Amino acid sequence: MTDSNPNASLTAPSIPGDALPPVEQHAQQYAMVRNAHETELIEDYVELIGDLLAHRGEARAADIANRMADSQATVSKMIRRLNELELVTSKPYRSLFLTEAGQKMAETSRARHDIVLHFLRALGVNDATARIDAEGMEHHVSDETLAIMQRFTEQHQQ
Amino acid sequence: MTDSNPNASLTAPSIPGDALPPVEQHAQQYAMVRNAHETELIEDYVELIGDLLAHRGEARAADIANRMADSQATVSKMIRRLNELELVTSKPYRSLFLTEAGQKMAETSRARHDIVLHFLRALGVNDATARIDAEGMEHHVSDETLAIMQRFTEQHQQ
DNA sequence: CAAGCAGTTTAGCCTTGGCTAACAATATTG
DNA sequence: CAATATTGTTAGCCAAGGCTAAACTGCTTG
Repeated sequence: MTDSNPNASLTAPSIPGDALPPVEQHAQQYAMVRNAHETELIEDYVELIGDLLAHRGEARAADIANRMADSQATVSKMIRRLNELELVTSKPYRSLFLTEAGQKMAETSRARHDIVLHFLRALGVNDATARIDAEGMEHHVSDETLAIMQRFTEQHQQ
Repeated sequence: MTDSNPNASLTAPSIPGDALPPVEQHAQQYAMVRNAHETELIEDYVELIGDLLAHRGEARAADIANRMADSQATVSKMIRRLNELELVTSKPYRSLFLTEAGQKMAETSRARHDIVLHFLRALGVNDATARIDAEGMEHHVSDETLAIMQRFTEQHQQ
């Protein structure tokens, strides 16, 4: 029904992690990843818009296009989506702004991103690499792991 | 041209990571993530097929569908793609097998996955969470970070 | 104040990765 | 060995996330 050989686990080695996890758990892992992917892009946009607003005072589509290395058309389309999701407000040909919900998301994303980045640096990863890895990892780190990373970073100073 | 305010970095705080990175670097970060996304699914499939072969002796489409929580149609389509990419060989209604290239990819993926998983456990993350996080993170961890994670895990017993 | 350029949007196309429903092949079992 | 259950494939749909090309806006400046 589910697996071809339901008894295979009887011969599995004792070290956990080397055997296949139970089907339900395994399926859940993949589901979580797929789920993260759906929100990833949105979060990256919102986070970047927040950063641009904080550091530059405004967030223009062209800046986003440059920083994301996306075409302006792609950015424009995404902004429409963010609008529909009520994460940003935008008037045509004007800077973007974050809604209440957008600001919240930006802060959360930024905080998570920073924890991961600082953690990687504390581990000894060099800055450029840490930035790239953090960008990819941030959406896949659970709150539990995040808390542990933060504690680790604090204990390993700067 | 690129950014609205080229002088903003002059007022940036001294802690690296709190300012916006230079546009080129920033763009590269996102490019790396997008790139990883393209191969992620493929790698997950190949890795799972390798695991099924190793632990069960065969890899049937139905097993994959169960473990991935994908429909059989989706799995069937993916298998066609893996075939085109010459990562697996398949005869209809028979178990899948990995090609040379497929085996290589499966091993690399599996090794990476294990390093991340063991690292998270060594950090103190509980098993179920570590598995979920590892599944999402594995595709975004550079070789440099991977090496550091491995060293860390070794130094922390087990 | 007209021209031109930078910025933005729209239209229309493509691929990927999902799905359901219908059909086909193989396995199991009464 | 026929009937049924399981497994796999195909067809056809959809949304997301890319792109280029073309049209439009608005700012700057000669």
